[in-house]
Amino acid sequence: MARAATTSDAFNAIAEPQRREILMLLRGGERSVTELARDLGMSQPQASKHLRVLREVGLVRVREAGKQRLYGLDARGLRPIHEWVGGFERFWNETFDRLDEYVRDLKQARQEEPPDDDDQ
Amino acid sequence: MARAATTSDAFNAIAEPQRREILMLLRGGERSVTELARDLGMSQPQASKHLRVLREVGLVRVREAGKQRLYGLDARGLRPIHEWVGGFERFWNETFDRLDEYVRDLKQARQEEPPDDDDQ
DNA sequence: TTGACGTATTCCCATATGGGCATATGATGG
DNA sequence: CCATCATATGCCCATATGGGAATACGTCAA
Repeated sequence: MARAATTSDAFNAIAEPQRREILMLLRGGERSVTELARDLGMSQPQASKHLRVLREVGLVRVREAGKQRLYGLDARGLRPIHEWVGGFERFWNETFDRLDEYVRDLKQARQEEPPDDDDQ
Repeated sequence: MARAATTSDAFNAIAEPQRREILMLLRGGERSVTELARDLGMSQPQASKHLRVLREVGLVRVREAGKQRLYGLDARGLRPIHEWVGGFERFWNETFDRLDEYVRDLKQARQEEPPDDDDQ
């Protein structure tokens, strides 16, 4: 199997930096495809493709406005991600402690080694 | 260009479900590769490969213990993700309102259409 | 209808994935 | 040194990516 499709879930969809930029931009309100492409410095087809992905995972919503299509943010799909990552909040600090331990162990191990000079 | 490497950042690394499972499991403490593989029902090589990715983005840490290698969580890399996604927190609810508006507009548009029966 | 504008889709390519499998590398105990 | 256990790598494959370019599709105005 290959890597999971970008459209398989929000996790995959937001793994792409440009798509994250799109979402950030859309916090300011709806934008047309051309506006997005221009503001983010990408080609119109690229914008459309990224928007398709975001649409398929439900992170954006389209609204027809004449010949334009206005894309708007639908952030609900980000909530599960926020919660999942939040499940590690307690470990952001604890990890520091463990790292300290780890480093201490390393230093100790070094000291117990013969005073060899092949230090790199 | 192809899709960005899974090792390019934490966003890409955690896009893979199995890697998320590994991280979750590691909240319970350090595990050896074999333990991880067994508990998550994946082959040892697969576990090693996933761990390599997580290691390269700094989400896990290795510690040698005899012939085993104990992998431990280093959740600090998840914090930026939490913050980025958290930047959308306000929109999880607001989006509902906008959706309401949207649906209202749709209904209104329907009513203004001639009573055509090609409903589909 | 035709033309112009705004979007979406298609085709091509280089790249790297995740998975299965075999095997290399590493460390340990006899 | 050798056999064994624990991990990491290498190779093969199918798949789909993101990007560029061209083009199809849709809508509006004249």
